[in-house]
Amino acid sequence: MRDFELALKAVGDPTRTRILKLLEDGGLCVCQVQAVLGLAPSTVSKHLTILKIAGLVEDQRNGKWIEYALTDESRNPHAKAVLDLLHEALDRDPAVIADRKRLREVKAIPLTELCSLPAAKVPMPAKSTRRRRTRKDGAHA
Amino acid sequence: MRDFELALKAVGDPTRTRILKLLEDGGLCVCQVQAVLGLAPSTVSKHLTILKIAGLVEDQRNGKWIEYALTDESRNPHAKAVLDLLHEALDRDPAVIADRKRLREVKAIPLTELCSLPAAKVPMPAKSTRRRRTRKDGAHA
DNA sequence: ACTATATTTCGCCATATGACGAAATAACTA
DNA sequence: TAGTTATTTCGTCATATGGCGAAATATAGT
Repeated sequence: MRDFELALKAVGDPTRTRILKLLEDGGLCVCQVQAVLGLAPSTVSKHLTILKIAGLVEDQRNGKWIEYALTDESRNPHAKAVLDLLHEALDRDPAVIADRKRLREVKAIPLTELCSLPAAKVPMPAKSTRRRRTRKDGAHA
Repeated sequence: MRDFELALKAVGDPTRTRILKLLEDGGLCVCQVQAVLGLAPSTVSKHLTILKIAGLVEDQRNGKWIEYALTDESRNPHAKAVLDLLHEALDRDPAVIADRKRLREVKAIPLTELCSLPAAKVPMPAKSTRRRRTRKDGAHA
């Protein structure tokens, strides 16, 4: 039951659905996914970890980058069925189509320069340089 | 995307998974589901509502009771695939097996007396008769 | 019309989830 | 060895979720 729950909760989130649909086209590293989705790296990493725990994706270090890909043989017996279901779905979904378009753009950028970009071609609203809260500041006095 | 998300979030919860597996054997009224799961009626009702909104079940009034059943033709285009996936899964799951056993017991009890029972054959730990918080007590002075 | 009862709605609580930024970690590169 | 950079972990926040009991609603049967 737990494995089933993990797999279904994993696909039940729209961001993770988008990630999985991106990966249908082949493995991607974290910064590529991040560039397409426009989310913080830590957020993307967490989603990928959840997908990995659910047995839907595998990771593999590839030099400086870590590539995530859909699992072929998963430890989770429900993974294949879930991925198959997803594979049949959402191909007409506007968000999925837009993500795929953006993925093509992102793939055109060499990995060596992709992550340096503010948010992969789409410039962000110029971050403040003021001091921000650090980990030690808060919580216990 | 929303319909997909709704359907997958709906099955992603173990309680709702259990309910759907119960319904594979035919429609049930709320108090029957409640008797099997041992949850508060309001909790069961909410889960059934979520399943209904997701397009996975339909309800139909049947005299004094409301019968819930798996949808045949759902407004949600993803419902069939999700129900099919579930239908292939979890038949060996201990919780599902236990629920089915309990369902047989529950079905043996006529509806007219089922809901009167403390918790359908399994007596509860004798509830206190002391006054409890009412809606008007709390919140705004 | 009144009563009984099956179900839903409401308000609350505890916990889970998804997002972020800062800091830590890990692996190349100079 | 030190520096750079891709990724993860940590701490925090706001919101979502799942549970309950009390009250409201709706139908059935007097």
